[in-house]
Amino acid sequence: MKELAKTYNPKDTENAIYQKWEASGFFNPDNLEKASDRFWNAEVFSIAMPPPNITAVLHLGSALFLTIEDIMTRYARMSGKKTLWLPGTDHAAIATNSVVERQIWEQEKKSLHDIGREEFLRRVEEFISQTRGRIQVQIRAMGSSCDWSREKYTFSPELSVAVRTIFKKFYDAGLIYRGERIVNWCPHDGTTLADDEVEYRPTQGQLYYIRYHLTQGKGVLTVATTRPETMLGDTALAVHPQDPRYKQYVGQHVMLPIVNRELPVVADEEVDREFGSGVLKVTPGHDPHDFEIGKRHNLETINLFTPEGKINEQEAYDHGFEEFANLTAPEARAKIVQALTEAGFLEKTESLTHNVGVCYRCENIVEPIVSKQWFVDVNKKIKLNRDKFQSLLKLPAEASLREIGTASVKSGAIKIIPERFGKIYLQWMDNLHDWNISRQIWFGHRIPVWYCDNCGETIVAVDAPQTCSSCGKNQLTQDPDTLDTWFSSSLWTFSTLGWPKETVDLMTYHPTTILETGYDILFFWVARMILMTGFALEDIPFHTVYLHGLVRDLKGKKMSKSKGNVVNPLDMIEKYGTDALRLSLILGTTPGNDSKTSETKIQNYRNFVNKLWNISRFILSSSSDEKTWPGPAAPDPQTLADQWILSQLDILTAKVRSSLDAYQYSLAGELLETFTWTDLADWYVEVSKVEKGKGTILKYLLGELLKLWHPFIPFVTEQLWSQFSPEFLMIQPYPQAQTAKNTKELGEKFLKLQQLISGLRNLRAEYHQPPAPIFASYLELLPQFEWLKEQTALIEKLARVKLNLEAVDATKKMPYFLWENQRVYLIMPNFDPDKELMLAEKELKITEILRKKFAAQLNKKDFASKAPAEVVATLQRNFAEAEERAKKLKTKLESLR
RNA sequence: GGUCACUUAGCUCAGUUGGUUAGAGCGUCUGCUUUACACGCAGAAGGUCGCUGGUUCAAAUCCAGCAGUGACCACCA
Repeated sequence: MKELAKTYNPKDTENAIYQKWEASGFFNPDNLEKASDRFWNAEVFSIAMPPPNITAVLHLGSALFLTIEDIMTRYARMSGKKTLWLPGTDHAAIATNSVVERQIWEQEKKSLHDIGREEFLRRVEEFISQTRGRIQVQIRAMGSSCDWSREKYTFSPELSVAVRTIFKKFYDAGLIYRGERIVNWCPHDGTTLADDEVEYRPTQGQLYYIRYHLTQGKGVLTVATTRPETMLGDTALAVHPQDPRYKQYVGQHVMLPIVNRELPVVADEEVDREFGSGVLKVTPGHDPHDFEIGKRHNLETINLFTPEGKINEQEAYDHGFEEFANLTAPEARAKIVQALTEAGFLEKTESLTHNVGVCYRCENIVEPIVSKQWFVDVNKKIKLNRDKFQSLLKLPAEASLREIGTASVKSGAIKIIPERFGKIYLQWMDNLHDWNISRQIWFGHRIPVWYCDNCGETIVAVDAPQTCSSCGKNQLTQDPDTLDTWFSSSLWTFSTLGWPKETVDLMTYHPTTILETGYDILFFWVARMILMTGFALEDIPFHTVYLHGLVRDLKGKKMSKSKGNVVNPLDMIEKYGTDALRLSLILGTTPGNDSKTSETKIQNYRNFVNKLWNISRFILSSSSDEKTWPGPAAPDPQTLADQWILSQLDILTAKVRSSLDAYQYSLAGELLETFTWTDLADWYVEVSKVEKGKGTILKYLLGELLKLWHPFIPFVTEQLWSQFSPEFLMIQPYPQAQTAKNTKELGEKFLKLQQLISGLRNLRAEYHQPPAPIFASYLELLPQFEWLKEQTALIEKLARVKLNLEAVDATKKMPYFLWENQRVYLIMPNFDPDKELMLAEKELKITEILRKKFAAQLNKKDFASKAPAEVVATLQRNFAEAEERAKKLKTKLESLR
């Protein structure tokens, strides 16, 4: 066996270990059966990895999800489940599109139109071929035990078939339609966005009050607006039907200032009487509400802006505002405001903070425009064919996508962790509108719809048709739009398993066991997966959703390059090792809550990993016997310490398992950390230096501990395990707690021993004695502490005393402390009565507070009768002890004064 | 406006059905080349659990109100 280095150096081992794991084939569940028969007919565990963007670089958020999912996966695998963690990447249509577009602009000063669609897509492929693989390397660096043989990519030919297939299925069921709607338009990215892809930012703006004069008579209606330029597209004014101020004007007409176009005044419930003047200018082409009002009152829609965000020239000529043609919105606004002011139409302005919608990707202001787009209808009822699904979700024979989405969670079929996100999910489902799925960017899944140039027929097909199904001509043009990225990623749990083919994988691993992802994409992704799977398979995509929080910096800020607060996980791996990084992301965090991290935290866990390394180094080098693992059965304990540590391990095993089963990874890690550092290293390893012949027990403890730790810190544990076993740690059975053990009494005895040793150490430290000298100590042996006799050697060595289990002549003044209400003397030079006095007073103060507290509680009315007997008994005992202790401390004080 | 969180030691956070003296790590202070580890060892200090009420024999924990912080959703003419 090689000597282990004094400090653990992750760089020397991590890559090699990962390669061994990968070569072993055990990431692939098909191979597990060959490794051990305990995987035969085993329960299945599957996770679909949330696919990172193909262009992505690993950040702490991805490091976090990779760690959590790897813990889940490794724990399941070691527990004997047939475990699949399926990795992959997302083509990230908009993100990739804009990265490449920007690159081309920066390098060649060419726009998309300069280079054309085909050439652009070629460039995207070229770009991806360069970046592809980078993210895979980084996923490996995190130690992720995912099955690379099943790796998928949302834009691969197979997954594209799944996308087109489901599009057609939706279309045939009448759930996908094309319609003219008001949609969110990002002039920067040149595409529409789904409602939840628009973010709202509070913005300081002006509220302009504009006068509209009646065409008949003398009245004036004043309208308040933040977007005066949109008045060019006004086709009516609206008031609330019950508003007494304006009732009389309904049905009359006003003159649109500057443009001089006649507009009707209509009554509509939608108008908020409280806002501004209570009169609303209706611009159906530029506001979702106005669009609806326009439909209700048959108003004309003026398409005010071009896709580039400029005033539409054609509409300007058609509707009499050609002087504004081709101006951008801000230019138009300035010109309008000036014209209004000069002509006396502007009554006043007020400043106002309002929310402005911006694109979630590029943060540019989103313009609502009217456009012909593809939508998924979320409210149309479809017939459900699978009884099992219907009864699982407690749904009637017909249900809409929205109802499926709601029922999936409400019925308990899908469990969301933490629970509070279930409510948020349901609220979102309640507000769900039809989903705009068409995008005007070039990179992405092309909408599988063709139009016949001859007869205008619309053909929806999985594979490109050669001829028109209606007229038979072969002049067909495909719809130019592409699909929303989330459309393809919402198929992820089943498209990755071979759907639409009925594969063995699909039957084996779907529905997946758990979906682990960030709460920030609950709507974008999780909700849509539920809708898509509900329709396509009439099934749920997963049984459980585990949501993690965002990783922030120490000040709680989101990490971003511009803020300069980014912690790069690859740098951290380089400096401290993957295991340390993993621990820093898991410990001290809870599901669904944001966590803060810092380099110091990672450094601390590097220290811990090194501690584990050194414990192992001690264990493996201190025993001269064979460096083999003694096997899974616990060795027989010889001493109190043996009994104690073995029972502690047992308790630990049970708690770690139950924590992992409850997704409490932080708790499990903390339990392991305390056991490793405090119980094992600080106590038992020290004990083993006194009580010899513990080689077998130590190795057993180490072996079990490495197994328990493995899902958290796979590299260092595998490396250490390889020191005494030729097998892989990653497929060892996860430890089971032995049940029938009388652990409580053992625990208490050893705890008393620890208190005695700590008491001695404490007294010594209070007297500022160097740790080296050995002092005599006296403790009268009472019958109930007979067992102390056997522990003398331990006490003497660990507290550095010569222990005399006999009474001492107490007439001489010497330092003592109370242990189990017994005096324990420590004979040190320089007895200091003042110091003793101070120590005793301090302790008495604490004891008195306790004593009074216990007494008060005991004397409370109804306590004895209402509290459980056990609680009462414990309290009585504690009170008696505190009283006794206080009495003894008082005696001590008197003797010192 | 609606919903949901959070507020515990100087800092970062645990605290799982209410029950002995509220925990951990870092940081701070004291002392240590104790032969696995200074990425270490021993010891110590530090908290009226945001505030005010209520329920209960018993509240950090349950309820109500208030204050502060944050998130999400809707609206924002």
